[in-house]
Amino acid sequence: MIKHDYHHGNLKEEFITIAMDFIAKEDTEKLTLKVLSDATGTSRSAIYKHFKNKDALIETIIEKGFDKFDIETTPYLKDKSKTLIDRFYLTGQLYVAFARNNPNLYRLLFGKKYAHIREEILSIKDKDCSGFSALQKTVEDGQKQGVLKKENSYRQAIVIWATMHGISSLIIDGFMDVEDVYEEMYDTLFETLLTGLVANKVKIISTIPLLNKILQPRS
Amino acid sequence: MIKHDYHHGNLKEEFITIAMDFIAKEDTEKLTLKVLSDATGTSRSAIYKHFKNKDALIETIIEKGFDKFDIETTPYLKDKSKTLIDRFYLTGQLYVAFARNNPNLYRLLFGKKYAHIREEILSIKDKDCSGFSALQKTVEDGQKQGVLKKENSYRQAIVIWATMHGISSLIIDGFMDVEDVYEEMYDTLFETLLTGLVANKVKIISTIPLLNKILQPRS
DNA sequence: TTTTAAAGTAAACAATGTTTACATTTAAGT
DNA sequence: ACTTAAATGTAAACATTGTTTACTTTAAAA
Repeated sequence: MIKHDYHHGNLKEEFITIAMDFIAKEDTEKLTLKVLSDATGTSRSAIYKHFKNKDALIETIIEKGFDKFDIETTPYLKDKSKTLIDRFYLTGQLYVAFARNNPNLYRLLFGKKYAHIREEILSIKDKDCSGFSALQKTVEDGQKQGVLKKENSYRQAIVIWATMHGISSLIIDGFMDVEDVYEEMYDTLFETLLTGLVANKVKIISTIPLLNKILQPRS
Repeated sequence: MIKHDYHHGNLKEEFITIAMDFIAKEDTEKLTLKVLSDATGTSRSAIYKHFKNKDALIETIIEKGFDKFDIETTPYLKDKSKTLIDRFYLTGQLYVAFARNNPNLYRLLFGKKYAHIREEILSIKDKDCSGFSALQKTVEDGQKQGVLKKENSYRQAIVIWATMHGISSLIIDGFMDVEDVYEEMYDTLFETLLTGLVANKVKIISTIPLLNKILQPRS
């Protein structure tokens, strides 16, 4: 808490920063306005000069959170230097890693509680769910290349998302103790998922040793 | 609200019933002690004569919730009159149906917020997560029958659970509008999952038309 | 320099979970 | 039947939380 004069200078930004730092460590439920006023050395009601109410601050956090999510999870998705399979594998890893490294933020972004705020944000930002359009396009690419089964690409993308969301949620919500066996868990999950998605009689091209070993063409 | 004398008679049971009915309709967050006192026609503090605090009531709700969950989702799992594949297919359907029909309860049981209470309950009740042991055993049966790939059964069971948990969460937390296309969505999901789990060169036996059509032996 | 808007404070509210002291009823012991 | 103790209910008060209102201070524009 930096000493400051009556006028703080950039209090709004500081509220946001403190809130995001807090959520990086503790659950969003514990983020009270008192935490923010104490941390900034301001009064309980100072925040109302910068945000309409607490939900408006949360909305900003969710916006920033989706930016962070997009930046951290999508770099491989359109990376033409990687094979399609590798792109899926690496993106899935980044997805689950984001959830594990930012469990409270992940819950805030993908949970039910602030679904109404999320929908507002995403309807402006992306029309669809954040990053989902890119995933679906990659699935369609995979179909064109003959790597993936030619089925409804929306549903295939949903299957991929549901799988990654499911494992992420189980881990961060306390259903698994995977500290030491996470790599094996993820590989089993990905192998199962991909086996169900790829077209038959296709040679899988991947730089991931595991996948080359596993995914043989089925003639 | 039934008129009653000073002593209610079965107030504790009524608190539980009202709470479960409430959660069947509205989110657990909105369940306040005022709701309960108003609905029973008692004072704000009457509940403390029957529960240590609000969390103790929630704990009871979670216990009853897991009972309901087990009853509604596991009947096919050990049903020897069905093929193994059909048992997985139907159990998955019941799982997602439970989540869709009881979204608030599902979130209460499988969310992070009351994970500490859940863990207490499940450590006494089942040692593992509710129903998960039965799932894993069925997976092991499948391996013995040669229907499923012979791999780590714990991880295979987790993959199945994660898939069903993932699609359930996406639906009830507002990421999909699947009212009219749910059946197709589930079938795509299950087909993908099962294809990744079954052993090669095995003829799938199922009474589900879809699965017979889809899952051909891969020689 | 004066005025105005922005940015902060203090005090009060209602809602919530909770505790304490008290009241009433039931049930048990004699 | 009478007394007593336990169970069960009430009322009032508290701290915490989000929020609003009236007021104050500062910065910036006229």
